Amino acid sequence: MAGAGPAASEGHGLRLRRRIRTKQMVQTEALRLFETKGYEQTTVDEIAHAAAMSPRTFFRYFPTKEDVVLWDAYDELPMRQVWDFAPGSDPLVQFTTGVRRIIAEIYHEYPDLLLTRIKLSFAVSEIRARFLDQQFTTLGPYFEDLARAAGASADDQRLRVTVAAVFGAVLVAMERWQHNDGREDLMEIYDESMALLVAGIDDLRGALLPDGADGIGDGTDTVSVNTNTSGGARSGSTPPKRA
Amino acid sequence: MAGAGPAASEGHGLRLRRRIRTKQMVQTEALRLFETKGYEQTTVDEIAHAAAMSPRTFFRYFPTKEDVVLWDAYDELPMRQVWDFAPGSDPLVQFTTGVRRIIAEIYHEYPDLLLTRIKLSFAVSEIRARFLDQQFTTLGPYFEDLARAAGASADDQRLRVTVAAVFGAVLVAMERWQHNDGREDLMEIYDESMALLVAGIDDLRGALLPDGADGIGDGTDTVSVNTNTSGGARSGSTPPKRA
DNA sequence: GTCTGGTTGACAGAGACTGTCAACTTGGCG
DNA sequence: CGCCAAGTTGACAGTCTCTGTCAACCAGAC
Repeated sequence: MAGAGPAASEGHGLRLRRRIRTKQMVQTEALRLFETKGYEQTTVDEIAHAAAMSPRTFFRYFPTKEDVVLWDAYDELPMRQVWDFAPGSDPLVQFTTGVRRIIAEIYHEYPDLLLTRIKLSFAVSEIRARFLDQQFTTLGPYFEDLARAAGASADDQRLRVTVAAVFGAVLVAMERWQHNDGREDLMEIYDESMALLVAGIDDLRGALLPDGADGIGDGTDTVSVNTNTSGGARSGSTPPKRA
Repeated sequence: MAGAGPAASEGHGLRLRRRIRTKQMVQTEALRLFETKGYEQTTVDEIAHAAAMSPRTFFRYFPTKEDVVLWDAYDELPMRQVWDFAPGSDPLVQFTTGVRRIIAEIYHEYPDLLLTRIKLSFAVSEIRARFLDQQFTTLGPYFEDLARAAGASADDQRLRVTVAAVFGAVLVAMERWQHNDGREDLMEIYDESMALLVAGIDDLRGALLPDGADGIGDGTDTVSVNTNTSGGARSGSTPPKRA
């Protein structure tokens, strides 16, 4: 791997620190530029110039322009083990409380930076896509840990579904938080969202469970229809369209 | 807006049909190439050549290379009104059954094409990001419809959280479906996921509700810490890292 | 002082995407 | 039949993100 960047791995510990410092500096400059003239209107060349480095060097610190927004100094620090599962307690519970704790920590540590980044993550489609993907792919390792801790198979569907649902609720909470410029307390929104999640699923119970959900669609058992033909007559009607 | 493409709006109805036909042809060619030599190894020039058009024209049909995977002929047809809320019934219920119905319809119509696209949507990070964003942003209009139908405010948090949770479960179901090459029946996975969602949230009830969730983190009320400084001592320990 | 590994800048280039414009096609109309 | 108007296309040039490469630089170990 050529231009993989300076000490892509852990490194000396001293070099690592220096590297993190540099990344923070670049991020600060970049976010300042983004706020001034907009994300897409700001080129990497400009960021690099503002950070007093060559464009090539910028990419040695951040693999893409989006990463300068997404990157969190927390990721770099060797403290990934936020979910130290206490054996005996339900892993799923441990997990959700762990998620809440780390969010609270970051929020507590630097709320302004977090707000700026989250706002960009929702406003710019390019970043939003990467942001969602980051959340989604992060789930993978969590699932493994969770399953191991729970003594379940690594692809336990119940774990995955539940965690995904909680993350969905977290996203909605973040969206609301950034939407009103962080005026509300993030953790209050968070807790409220979780309560609403429980309540909402309660209400939907009848519709989601097999009993209530059946009788709508067609059988949908072993299907085998042709593929990319446009498919002639549709089964349903064609109600008025919505732009 | 210059090169916005041929008849970006609805158009003649005849032209629209022709346009959809062309897009389907291009998509078929592109997916064939992607399966043969991989997504990133395939250039737009090659796709355009395979589709017998200039690269410039390709972009007049698909704004980005990713869209050729994400695009669904269903989107184009004037049949968006999948959630025809029957007044009287709970809108949330109507919504979830509507979601299930449209997924079943597409699945029933062309399962192979769907599988190919979903597989690419999970395998290629670039597409996965866009895919997730597409699902996420689609939620916006749904929320509005839902809120209007439910007589709630447009940003009703309970609606949003619940729908997001259901979508999270849908994503997990899709992930599992594509993971074993569509050998299982999508709708069975779907229904199972919903049941697991209800069960999982049930189990988490104690942890998610304020009673159980408290006492973990610090207070986290009105916070006001500095922003982009690296922030010295962390509260937690520094357990072994995880790559 | 020198060696060594990490770091940097300059250069060249691929590939996605956009603006522009001349040329072409299609269908209606005199 | 010629002609016009709208829609569609291809060629060209250019921007921007991102990568490979290589010579030069800088730090600490000896």
